[in-house]
Amino acid sequence: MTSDARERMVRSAAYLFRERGFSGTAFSDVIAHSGAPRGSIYHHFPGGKAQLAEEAVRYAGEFLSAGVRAATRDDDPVAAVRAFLGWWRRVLVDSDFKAGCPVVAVTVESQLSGAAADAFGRWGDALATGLTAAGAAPARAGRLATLIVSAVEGATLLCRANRSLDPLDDVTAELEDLIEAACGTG
Amino acid sequence: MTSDARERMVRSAAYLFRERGFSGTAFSDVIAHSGAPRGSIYHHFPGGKAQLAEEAVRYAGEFLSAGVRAATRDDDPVAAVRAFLGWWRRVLVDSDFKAGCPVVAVTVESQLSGAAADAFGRWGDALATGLTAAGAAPARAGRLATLIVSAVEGATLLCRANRSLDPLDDVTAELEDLIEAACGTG
DNA sequence: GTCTATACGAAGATAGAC
DNA sequence: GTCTATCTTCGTATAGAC
Repeated sequence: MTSDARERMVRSAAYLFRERGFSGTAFSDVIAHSGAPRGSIYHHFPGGKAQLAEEAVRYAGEFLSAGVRAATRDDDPVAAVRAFLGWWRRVLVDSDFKAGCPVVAVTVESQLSGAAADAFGRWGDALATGLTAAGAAPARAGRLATLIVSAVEGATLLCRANRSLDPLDDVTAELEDLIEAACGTG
Repeated sequence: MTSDARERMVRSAAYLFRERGFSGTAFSDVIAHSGAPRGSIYHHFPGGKAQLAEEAVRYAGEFLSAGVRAATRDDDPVAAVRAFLGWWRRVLVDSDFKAGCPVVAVTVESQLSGAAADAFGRWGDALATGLTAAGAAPARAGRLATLIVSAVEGATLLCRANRSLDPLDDVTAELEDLIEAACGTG
């Protein structure tokens, strides 16, 4: 399978962007990490680095929204949110606070806003769906989902700066209370 | 005054980082934007680009926390928060959604976590002080301040990606309700 | 303190063979 | 599809004169 190498490159790009950022990740890094053949970069990605970044963002958007949907439970409004927060907690801990969100890296450094907006939107939609199913009013669920995505992305940045999980813990505590109140649960 | 050029370079770096990121901003860009003399870069910043970035982050941290303190009113718990959010709203609108937070840019791209943690900490402390003065319990005020900083930083990213103020508006609405409840106000 | 010139090292992208 | 070699651009940093 030759397009296997292609997919590995996309995944490696997403992985490396988290720690080194967009400009800080060279093609050679992606090649080294993915084990993909060097000569086929522009065969698979004629649009160059921008195309690779766009697909990495799309991959991250799809991957995490699928995770949120899988963790959604009608009877537990915070289950999906906890899964979402738990994912970021793991990224931080596993990387010793060196890695963050690849979508954020691309948003800050490049002008690929379309792909980033799509990824953020997918996460928000997945969370909002879960909150609505748990009893929140649809409009409120949308606002809460935006708050959750925003707060988690921001807290991840604070955690990296502080080399500590404290900011994410604080945010988690506040968000869970807020969500339970919005879903009419005790 | 010769150290005037130095300060202009720091401010220009902070300004340019918001839009182009850390790696995307070259010394030549800082020179062009600040009008500072080219030959004095390493005279003023012997530590090179890393030192310039560190001082730019420090400058941003000091600048915004001073703004929050100035806007703090004992009788209005959301006044300082509104000022903080309003600052970011203005950055987004004035730049046509191309600019964000310089501290975030440095956090994502470089390893200057100390300076970034200090900046985030100053903002949080300034906000927490205002919330405490307005009636929130100290421990709660700290958690809320962390949530506010996180959510605003994240929302700014979402706004840039979406080229829209909607995420920040959603976050603002949720945060103001939460703050008023925490301060025992109606 | 400020200048010019340059060394040095990436990194993205392309060309053409296999 | 994949390889190697190379072009080109750019940016940090240094050296040394004024």
